[in-house]
Amino acid sequence: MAKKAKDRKQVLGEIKNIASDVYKKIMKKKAPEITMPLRSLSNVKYSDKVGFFELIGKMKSRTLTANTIKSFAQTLLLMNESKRLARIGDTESKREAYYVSKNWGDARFDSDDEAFTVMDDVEAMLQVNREQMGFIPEEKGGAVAGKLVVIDGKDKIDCTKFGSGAYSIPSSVEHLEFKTNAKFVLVVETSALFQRLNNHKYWDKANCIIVAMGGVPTRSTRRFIRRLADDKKMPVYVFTDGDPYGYLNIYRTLKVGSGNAAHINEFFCVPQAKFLGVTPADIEHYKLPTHPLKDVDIKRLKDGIKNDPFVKHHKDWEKALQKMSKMKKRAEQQAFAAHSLNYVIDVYLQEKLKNPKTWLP
DNA sequence: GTGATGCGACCGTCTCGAGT
DNA sequence: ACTCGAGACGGTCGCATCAC
Repeated sequence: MAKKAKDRKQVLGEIKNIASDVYKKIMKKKAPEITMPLRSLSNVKYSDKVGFFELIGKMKSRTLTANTIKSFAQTLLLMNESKRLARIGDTESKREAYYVSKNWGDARFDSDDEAFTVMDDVEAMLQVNREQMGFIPEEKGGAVAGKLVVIDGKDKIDCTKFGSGAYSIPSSVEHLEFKTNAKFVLVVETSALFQRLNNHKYWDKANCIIVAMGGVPTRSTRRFIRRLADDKKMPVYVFTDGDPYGYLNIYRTLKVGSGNAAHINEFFCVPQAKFLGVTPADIEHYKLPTHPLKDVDIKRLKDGIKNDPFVKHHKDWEKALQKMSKMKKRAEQQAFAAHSLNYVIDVYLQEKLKNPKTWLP
């Protein structure tokens, strides 16, 4: 848990080592090869003790052949760009890095997707995160409001003082410190619900901190919640839509990480998170208005039961997903508005917080 | 058969421009 | 003046295809 991320000096060193290996191989007329962990659900395992998706060791490699010469060159050039940034102590956005490649002649990236794929590969290869390579996302993370003071260098930011607005999580959160007496962190999927809670100062009544993810949480949002929860020993409760996407993509990713970015799960997941709702049982119990499951939803449920190491580990989740399959229904967070606009604050959250038995792991 | 890669599908939010 | 759709952005995943 306390393991620290590598600093940029170490990143520089590793880039040099890999580059010199490649150079030596070429001088000896041997085919150079760069290896990196394979990132997919098939290459991770889950256990409660560790608390996040761990890599199980499958590797993929990038070799230098006639067919792969371009992506091989791009990999080295991007590492070089990272090295340059580390040396001058600067950062650039992912997209800026893509445009820098336009100076690489024939090796330039043809699309931004292509650039980001290679960037992810380099990141996995070095076992660091993108920010330490000097590449930062253009957009910020989620929104925060409530009983929290964020200490960002000389600035002390009081998250109760944003009125109807909120504190916006920066792209790098490693240097932040926290001061709080709140009892828990409530993480919600949509900005709409966040605004409802914030406008009614729910965090004041419940003595908590609220965070909006806005769909799948960005890395900085995940890291922010993790650091806050670790530092202040706070429980984290998650509130998403009652659908396969909310369970398997949003909650699962926040708590234990993803297959796609398996190499950084250790730092970017929140193992202490608990799932408050909306559970399939809630949909029945609170008589929520529902939508029928689409074919893709059913497929996603089946797939989750079959392939997701996290679901396979937790029978409770397996049962919940099967229950949803049988109900053939899903419900959004906003569905509580059918009872009354503030039902979610006055009834639902109060009842759920008192009944840990209704949560999911 | 296995792994690398490209492509499409999905989600939430935001912005911009075309059309009404 | 307003609505609506497309595309950017940051994420997730599965599937088809191709090379080895």
